[in-house]
Amino acid sequence: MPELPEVESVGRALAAELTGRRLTGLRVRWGGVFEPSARAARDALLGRRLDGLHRHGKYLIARFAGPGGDDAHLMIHLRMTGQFLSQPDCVPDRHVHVTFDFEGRAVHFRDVRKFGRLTLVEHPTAPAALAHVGPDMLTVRTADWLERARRRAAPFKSVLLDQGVAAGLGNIYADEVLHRARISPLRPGGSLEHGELAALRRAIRPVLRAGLRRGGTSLGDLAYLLPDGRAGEHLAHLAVYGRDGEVCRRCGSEIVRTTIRARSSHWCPGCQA
DNA sequence: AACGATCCCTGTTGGC
DNA sequence: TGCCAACAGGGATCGT
Repeated sequence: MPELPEVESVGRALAAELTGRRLTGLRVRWGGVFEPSARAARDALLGRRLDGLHRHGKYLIARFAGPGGDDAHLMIHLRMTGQFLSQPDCVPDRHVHVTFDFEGRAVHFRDVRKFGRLTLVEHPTAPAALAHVGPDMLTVRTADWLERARRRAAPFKSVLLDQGVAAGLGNIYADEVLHRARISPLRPGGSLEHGELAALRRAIRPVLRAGLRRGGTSLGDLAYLLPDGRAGEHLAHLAVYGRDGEVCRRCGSEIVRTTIRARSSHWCPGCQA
């Protein structure tokens, strides 16, 4: 599922391909992906040039330049199975909901589960649309968010997944971060000591960067793919996620899978306390 | 404020 | 073998 490293990988690929190109057509097969509506998206975006694409947490925000500086923004969330595909020979199947025709290039938005959303945001409210989202996990410089996290009573795994505290981690990388920091996913935030908080802070960036370096983690039949159709190559390098029943490479114990707050958690009882 | 429950979807899987 | 219920998952929303 696309988390921060996957969203960043997709964003970089799309930016490289599309920045500076004008959107000349919008082919909509299922309008439900658009908020507030496909018509609004068409009215706001057609004829405009994509002049910026950035990521915050798991959101991509595409900026389309307007004639008089009145930019339009498209906030993209892939949720579980959203993909952008841009191979020239890509044949759209029934899960391709929208095709963006840019000058000289077409990009398809495909989403089997149909949870993904493309939200049109008018210029002045673009930052407000992200008000409920915490600081980005990869670029946040202060540890303020960690102080907030420490005040929570819920299992720390759930706190790491709470995008309002800090944004970007999903189920896979949250498990990986906890393993690297040697902290059990069941520990309440308030029980973490300073040394453990420091370990957590130190674990987040390397875990995310390792995933990013390999183009993300592609897992299963509905896996995330890069726009050129390639799979991410990080799967084989995961320490715990999906490795239940296998041996921890750090301590040799058997990795277990437990359910925490209705989410599967993979962790090592041998070295995560 | 912060928690749990529910809903959105559909391909895959497991039980009978 | 076939059918169907359960499941997975992020996050919005609602009720407590």
